[in-house]
Amino acid sequence: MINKETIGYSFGMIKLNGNTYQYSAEIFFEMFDDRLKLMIIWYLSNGSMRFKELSKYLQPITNKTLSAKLKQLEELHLIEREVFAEVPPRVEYTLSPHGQQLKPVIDEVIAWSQHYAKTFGQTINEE
Amino acid sequence: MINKETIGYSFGMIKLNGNTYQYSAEIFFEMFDDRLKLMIIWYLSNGSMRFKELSKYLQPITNKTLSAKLKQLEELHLIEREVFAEVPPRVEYTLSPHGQQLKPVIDEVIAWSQHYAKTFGQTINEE
DNA sequence: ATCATTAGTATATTTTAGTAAACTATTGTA
DNA sequence: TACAATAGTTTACTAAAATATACTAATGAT
Repeated sequence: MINKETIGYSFGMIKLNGNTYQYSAEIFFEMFDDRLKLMIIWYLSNGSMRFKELSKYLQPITNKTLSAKLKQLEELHLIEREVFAEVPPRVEYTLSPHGQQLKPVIDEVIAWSQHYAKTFGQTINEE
Repeated sequence: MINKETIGYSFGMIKLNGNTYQYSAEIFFEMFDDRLKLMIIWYLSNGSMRFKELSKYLQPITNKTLSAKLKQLEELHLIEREVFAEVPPRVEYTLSPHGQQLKPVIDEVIAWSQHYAKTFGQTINEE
């Protein structure tokens, strides 16, 4: 029932960072095993952001957690970290080219969420 | 910087199940705050599956965890549960219409994962 | 001289999610 | 009579993830 044709073509088994995957999609599921990393991609899909700015949008989140997530995303080659030699420090996070390629995923997420909200949600504070 | 135009049009604030969201995409991120729920959608996007069958594909997973995830997905109106009056019991899980609408998200996930695997992965066991 | 600011790190604690293992109900089969 | 099979539930435990809180370095402003 589950095979190449049905659940995302896998072109064989894929080895990545010591792990073996049968289906390429499993790579995504392992990377985004928590909501935070995909949310960061979502925020950055709009342009670069600084550490504190991200923190503000992701509240409640601690520095430690955000710092860890950003480090993971950098290791996955999905974001880039640029340090500016200023005081107080300025560090900007931007999507890498591979991170940019997640844009279509994000777009579909937004489209689906709007559809879902339209069905089950209640719009308030219309301006 | 983050506003209606930039991060997924939200048509105001959305209230859903007691929670308030500024951006519709946040609904998705809350729903899929763990990898398992989206993986179940991914498996079911291919057709219905029984409890044990899903369990086999999601190993290592305990009955308790899988049971909880399926219950959550049902409450979110994303899957449907059909019980057959047989012994031993047969219960089939299928995507609901709203679950089906996640297909484009899944498709983009698969496409991106293939791209990512092509860049960073190593294909093994070619047949 | 002290404060404010940013981008974190460090330590200890708490919460949460998931695991392991055993159990239930039902009925057909050996 | 006991076992097998499925779809769970229950209880106790563990490990992972996040939190709270305090701290650091560097420098310009008050």
